This record gives sequence, C-alpha cells and structure tokens, in this order.
Amino acid sequence: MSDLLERLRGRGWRMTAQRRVVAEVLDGEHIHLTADEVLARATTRLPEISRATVYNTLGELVSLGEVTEVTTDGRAKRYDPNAHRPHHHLVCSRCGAIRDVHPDGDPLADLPASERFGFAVSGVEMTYRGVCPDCA
Amino acid sequence: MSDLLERLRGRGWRMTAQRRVVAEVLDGEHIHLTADEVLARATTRLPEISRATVYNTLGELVSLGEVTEVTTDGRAKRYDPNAHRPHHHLVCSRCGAIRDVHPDGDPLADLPASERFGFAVSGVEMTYRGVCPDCA
DNA sequence: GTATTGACTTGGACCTGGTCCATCGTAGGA
DNA sequence: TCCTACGATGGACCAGGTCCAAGTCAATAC
Repeated sequence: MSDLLERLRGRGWRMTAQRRVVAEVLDGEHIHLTADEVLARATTRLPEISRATVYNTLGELVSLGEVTEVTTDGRAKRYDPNAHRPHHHLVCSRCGAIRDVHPDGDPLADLPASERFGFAVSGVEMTYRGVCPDCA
Repeated sequence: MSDLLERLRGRGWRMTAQRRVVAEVLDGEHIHLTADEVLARATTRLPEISRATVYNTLGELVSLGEVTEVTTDGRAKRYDPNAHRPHHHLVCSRCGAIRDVHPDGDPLADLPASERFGFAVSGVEMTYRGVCPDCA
C-alpha cells in the first residue's frame, strides 16, 4: 500500500472505495494531474465514481496537507502529491510538461525587509519556465 | 498622457476610445486588476464598452509585452502593467492584496544543471505568501 | 450479526471566468 | 470626404469548479 494511504488511515480518515482510488491515482513522483485527469483515471478503476466526489476528495487532501494545488497556466488546477518534501516546479512553455525541482539557496532570505511592506512572509512558490527536450 | 499610451502609439497601435480607457485604467504602480475590475473601472468612463473588448484589449497588451498576466489564486487572472521592469509578487493569504517585490539574488542561477532535466530554462516567477499588516 | 447514525457519494443544477462569432461601427489613409 | 480594413459589440457558448438534496454506507455499539 502507498505511503499516502498509510498516512491517511493513521489520521483516522474514513476509508471508502472512492477515496482509496483517488489517493492511489495520485501516488508517485512528478505527478501533476488536473481534477479531470484524476477523474478519468479513477473512472477506469471505479466506473461509478462522480465528479463531485473527486473534487471533494482532492479538496480534503489539500486541507490535510497531503497534496498541494499548483496552477501553472491559469487553467485547471493540478494536484501534486509530493507535499511532504518541499519543492518548486519547472514547466515547459510549449507542451506544459512539469517537473519537480529543488533549487539551491533560500529565496525567503533573498527578500529584504524593505521589500516586505510589513507582511509576515511565510513561504514562496517558484515556477521556472523553459522548453523541454521533447519540444526543443 | 501615460508612458503606456505613448509607447503603444509609437508602435502603431490603432487608437480607439475603448483601448485608451483600458490602457489608462491599467496605469500605475502595484496595479493588479482582474478583467472584471478593468471592465468596471472602464465602464465608469465609457459606459458602453463591452466585456469582449476588454478581454481583446488585455490580450493584445499581453502579446505586445506591455502587460503581464498573473494568477495568484487559480481564480481570475490579474493584469500587471509593470512589465517593463521585471519583478515578483508578494500576496496576502487572507485578503489577496498584492505588492510588487524585487528579491536579491538570481534564482535562475540557483537551479543546478542536474535539476534542469534537459530543459532550456528561460525565466522564473516567484510568488511570496504572507499576511499583510491590515490582516495581521 | 444487526441496528444505528453521521459521514460520504451522487447527479444535476448552477456559477464564474473566459472565448467565439456574425454584425455593426469607425480610425485613419487616399 | 469617402473607403475599407480593423476594432467593437452582445449574446451564445464553453471549461472548470461549486453547491445541494437525497440516497448510501463505514464504523461503532450492542
């Protein structure tokens, strides 16, 4: 069984066939599916699952902190199960392919107090853009 | 007249009352309006302007490189007229307020070759998150 | 094993942000 | 001043996402 399912069970998450399938579909590295893609993959395993349930389950996984939402293009949100290890994203400007990346340095430290406008700054998301080998 | 209008005229942009109003509404620092907000403000000056025209004009300004699109929340895109001076954004997690910021360092240099997956990397967007003074 | 119950699921209506298109209007050149 | 290609209009349409009332079921208690 996946780590994700293991953790959810440990947190007392009520297990249903639908939730299991959604969690299984999201398991792995460099996974960045849209809700519709999750629905499509879940449907192959559990044909009667509904769109609303997929949205509900994804929303819960996000509030549990097990999955993060990424919007790289202003269109559909994507769901990234790799929330336990902080990372940023590298996106192909042509085909939209996404890779998880780990830049050096501490971008939070690079924002001087004079550029904080009195905000309590707590995090930063970085989206690198480029062209992937397949599109070059 | 604003710099923006000046530049557009210099580039042979056909000037109409609608385009002028949209460009004027977008003039200034720390401006990050949604298309609907642009429409609302434009409507006070030119009541008969249509939604389609606002979207068309914003799209053109973006392809001309005079305005950049920002999506900070996966909802409506926002339009940032400050495209001629590169910058990043600091967003309040509570109220959504946005400030332009200029971090130190070169985030592009912080992405090692081993983390580039063969991409030709050309740029990076950073979104700092925090709580603004008004919401604290 | 059965009863109970509150949480989960469902499908469909609905909402928001955005795009498209046929038609009308007009800026700017001749 | 006239022409015409480009821009504006509004209304239909689309994608992604949310909401809701009704039905279903996992987990607990007995």
